[in-house]
Amino acid sequence: MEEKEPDFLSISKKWQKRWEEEKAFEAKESSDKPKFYVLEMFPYPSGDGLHMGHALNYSIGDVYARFKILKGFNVLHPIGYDALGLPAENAAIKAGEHPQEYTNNSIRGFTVQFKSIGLSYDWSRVVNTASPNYYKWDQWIFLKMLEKGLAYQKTSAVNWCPECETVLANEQVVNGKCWRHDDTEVEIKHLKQWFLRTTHYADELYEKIDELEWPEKTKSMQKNWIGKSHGVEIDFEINGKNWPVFTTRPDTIFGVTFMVVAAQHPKLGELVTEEQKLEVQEFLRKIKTVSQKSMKEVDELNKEGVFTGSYAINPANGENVPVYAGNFVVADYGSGMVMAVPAHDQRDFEFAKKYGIEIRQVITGGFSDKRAHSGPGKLINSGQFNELNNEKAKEEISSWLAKRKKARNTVNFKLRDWLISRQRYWGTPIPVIHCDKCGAVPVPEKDLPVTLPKDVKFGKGNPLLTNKEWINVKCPKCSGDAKRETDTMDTFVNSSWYYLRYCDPKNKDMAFDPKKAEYWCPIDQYIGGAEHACMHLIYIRFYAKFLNDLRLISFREPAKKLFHQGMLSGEGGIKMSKSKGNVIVPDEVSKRYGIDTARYFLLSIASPDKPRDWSEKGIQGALRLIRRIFWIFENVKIGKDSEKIKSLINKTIRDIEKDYESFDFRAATIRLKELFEELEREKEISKETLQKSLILLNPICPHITEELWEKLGNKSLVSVEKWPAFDESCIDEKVEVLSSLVNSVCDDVRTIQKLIKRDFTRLKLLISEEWKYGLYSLIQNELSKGNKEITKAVMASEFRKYGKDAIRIAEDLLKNPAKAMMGEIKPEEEAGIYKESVEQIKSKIQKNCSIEVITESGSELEKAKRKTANPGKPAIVLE
RNA sequence: GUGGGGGUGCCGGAGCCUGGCCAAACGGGCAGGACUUAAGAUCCUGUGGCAAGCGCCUACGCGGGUUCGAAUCCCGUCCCCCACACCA
Repeated sequence: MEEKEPDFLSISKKWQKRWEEEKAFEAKESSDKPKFYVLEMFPYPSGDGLHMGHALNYSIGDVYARFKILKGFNVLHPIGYDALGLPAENAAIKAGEHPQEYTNNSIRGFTVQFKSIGLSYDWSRVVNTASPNYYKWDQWIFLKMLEKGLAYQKTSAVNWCPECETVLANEQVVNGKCWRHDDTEVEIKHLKQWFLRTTHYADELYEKIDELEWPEKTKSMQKNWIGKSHGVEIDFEINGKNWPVFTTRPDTIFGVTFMVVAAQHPKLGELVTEEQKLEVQEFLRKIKTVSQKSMKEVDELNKEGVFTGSYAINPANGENVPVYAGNFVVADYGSGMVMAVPAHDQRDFEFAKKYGIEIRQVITGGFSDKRAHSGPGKLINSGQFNELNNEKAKEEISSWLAKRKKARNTVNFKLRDWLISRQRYWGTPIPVIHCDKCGAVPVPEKDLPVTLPKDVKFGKGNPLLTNKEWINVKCPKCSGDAKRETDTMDTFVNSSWYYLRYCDPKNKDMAFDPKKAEYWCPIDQYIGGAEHACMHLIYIRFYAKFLNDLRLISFREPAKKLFHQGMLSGEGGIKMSKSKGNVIVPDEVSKRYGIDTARYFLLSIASPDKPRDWSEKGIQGALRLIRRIFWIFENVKIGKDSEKIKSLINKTIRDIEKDYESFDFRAATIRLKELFEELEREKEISKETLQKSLILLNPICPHITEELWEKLGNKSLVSVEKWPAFDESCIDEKVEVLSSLVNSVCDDVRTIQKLIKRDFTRLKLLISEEWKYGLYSLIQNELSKGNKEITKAVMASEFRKYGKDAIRIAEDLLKNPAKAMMGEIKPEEEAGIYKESVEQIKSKIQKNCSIEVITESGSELEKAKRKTANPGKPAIVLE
C-alpha cells in the first residue's frame, strides 16, 4: 500500500547515461540489416530553450525511430541545428551578444534538453549549419549552381522587410507582410539580387508531387504554389509590334473587348500615347499609394485602370480593342498582359462595368448583370466556331490561330525563382567577388569556405559592410582590387541538403560521400511542421534534383514519406508564449511526472497529426498508468500465462505494430493501457510476456521500460531488443468474448442485488444451451427446412443481437452445416469460464459468497427462468 | 473566390474508407462507493432520458434519400477551421 513513488528523474538520467555510454543509437553503414532513415526537421536553436511543443514534435519522430530499431532496421536518426538565420542575429543583438556566442549557447542548451527527454539520436552525427565546415558546402553547391547557370544575379523588384532589414523570398511574404513580422508591411525595392533558378525544375517539381507519399493537403498546397497551367500564348498586334498574351481560355477570344497591361509592366511606356501620358502617370501614382496600404484589402480593392491610348488587333476577328493599364494584372506572370473578356471573366467584367466597355457574350449559359459566366457552354458570336462546345472550341481556335502563326501552346507557372540574397550577417556568405574589370567572379573552390568575419558592427544596414578588411580582396582572376559580395544566403539554403550531411557529417573533402548518401538516402520518413509546405519542402526537392543532375546522388526526391505533427498549445488551447507565461518546460514536467509520463500523455490525447492542448489534470491519467505498470512489476508472480493472456499478448503485438507503423500512436497508448490492465488482474505471468510487454511500450516510454527490463534480470538494453513475433494461433477471440461474459454477469448480479435489497451467501449461475444460441437454432431451423438462403428478414430480426458476427457466423454455418449443429461456444466452455473466474467475480460483487455454476436444466432452471428471463445470459439465483 | 479539412455525449477525442453486438473506444471532468480519524493518493462503480434485471424513446450540425438496418453511403443545406489569394 505504501508504495514509494518511483524516482522518475533519476531513472531517466540513469538510462540516458547508459544509452550514451553504450552508443546505443549510433548508426553504422556496415550492417546487414535493412537501412531506415527517420528524420525530423532540425530545430532552430533559440536562446529560450526547449518547450513542451518541441518535446512533442521530436517524441513523435522518436517513437517511430525506436519502433523501427526494434523492428530490426539499421536506423539513422540524426539531429542537428539550423543555426544560421535572422532571428538568432536579432536575438543576439538584443542580448548584446555576438550571434556566434548566442548560437553556441543556445545549441548547448538544446543539446542538454534534447538528451533529457530521451530521444534516440545518433549524437555522433550532429550537424551545425553555423559551422564553416558545414556552410563551406553551401558555398560549394552555390558555385556549382553558378557554373550551371542555376544561380544568377538580377535587378528586380523585391520584397523588403524594414524590420528584418533585408529582402525576402516570395514564399516569405504572407498577405503582404513579412512571414516573421505579421505587422510589418513588406516594401517593394528595386535591387540587384542573387537568385536560384527553381523554375528550371518547375515542371518536375509539379508533376512528381503525385508520386510522393505525403499528406494530400501538403501536396495540393505545393501544387497550388507552383501553379502549373496549360494555355495558349496569342499574339496581339499593337502599334505594329507583336505582344504575346497568355490565356487559358482561347475559346473566348471573340469576346475580347479590351486588353489590360500590368501597371508595373516594364514596357508600359511603349504603349502610352502622348495624349494619355499625364493620365497614366496620375494613375500610377495613385496605385502606388494603394499598394502601400494593405494587401489585405485586395478583396475590396477595385479593379482600376487607365486607357493607354493604344489599340490592339484581335488576331481572331481583326477588331481593334483599347489597351488599358490596370492594377489587377500581375506583371511577372505570363507576359504581364491579358486579353479581357468581360462576359466570361469576373475581373474583366468588373473592369468593363466600371469603364463602360462593351460586354460581349460568346458562350451560352448563365450570365447576368452582376456576374460573368465562366462556366461551360456553346459558342455564339464567334464566326465559324459558333455552336461548338467551348471545350472543343479551345482546341479548334488555338490550332486555327497556330496555323496562322498567331498562337502557340504554352505552360505557365506561378512559381518564381528563389531569391536567396539577404542583407544580413548571420548567414552563409555568398562566395563571389566583385571586380570592376571582371565582374562577379566566383571564389575559387580552394579558397572555400568564405568564413564570416567575427569583427563586425551591428546596427544599421548589413553588418558585413563594417569590416573593410574582409570586404577588400584581390580579384581571383586579374588580381586587381575587388570587393566581396556582402549578401548572405537565405537560411533555407542550409536546410535544403542537411539530410545528406548527416550521412557523412565530418567529411572535410566533400559535402558528403556519395556512397554513404547512397546507402542511407532517400529519407524513408520525414517528419515536420505543415507550415513548410511551400518553402522548405519545395527547396529541398529543388536541391535534390540539382544534386542528382550533378550525379552526386542517385535519387530525385529527397523524402518518400512525410508526416506533419500537430501543434501543442498551452492549457485551455491558448498558444504557448513567453508573454502569456504559459510555456511548459520539459525539465519541470520531468521532475514532477517523469518524462515518459509526459510522452505517454502527449501521445494519448490526440492523433499525432492533430493539434492538442497541454493539461495538468490530463497528465494525471498517464501518471496513474505508469504507476500501475511499476506496481505490476513489483508485485508480479512469475509463472505461467493464462490462456487469456496468451491470446491478448499475441493480439496486442499484432495490432500495435500496425498502430506504430501508421503513426496511430494514440491507438497504441490505448492498447497498451488495456494490456497492462489485464496483466494486473492476473495471478501469475510468464517472464516472457512481461518482457514482450515492455518492448511494446518501449517506443513511447523508453526509460521506465529499461528500468523494468533490468528489474526482470536483463543486462541488455530493451531499446535495442528485437520486436517480438506473434503467434496467430494463440490469438483466440473467443477467450475475450467469454471473459466479457464474466463482466456482464457481475453487472447483472449487482442489479439484482439492488432490487432485492438484501445480502446473499450463495450465487448460482444456471447455464442453458437453449437460451444462449438463438441464432444458431434459428439457422439450424432454416437449414432443416432446406432453406439454403438466410433471408433478409432473418438478418433483420437477429442482427440487433448478434450484429456483424451474425453474417460471419451465418455464412460460416451455411458452408459447414455440421458445425451449426454444435454451436460455437459450448455451454460447458461457458461454465468453465465462470468456474475459472470465481475469485474474480467474488471480488467484484461480494467477497464472502459461494458460487455455483450449474449446467443441467431442470426445475431449478425453470424457476430461475422466470426471475431472469434474459436469453444469452446465465440465469442467476441468489440465496 | 479557389483548394483542403471538419461539425460526435459535460469536455477533449476515436469511430466514418470496409453500414449491423455503437448510447458510441480511450482520457478528462463530475457523482457515488471502498480504503482512511480526516484529507490526499489509490481502487471500484456510475455518468442521454424513461424504465429499472426484458426493454422503450431520443441522440453523432440541419433536411432529405438509399437500405431489413446509417454517426458511417448518396444528395441538398448551414456553420467552423486552415492554406492560397486579382495567376488571365
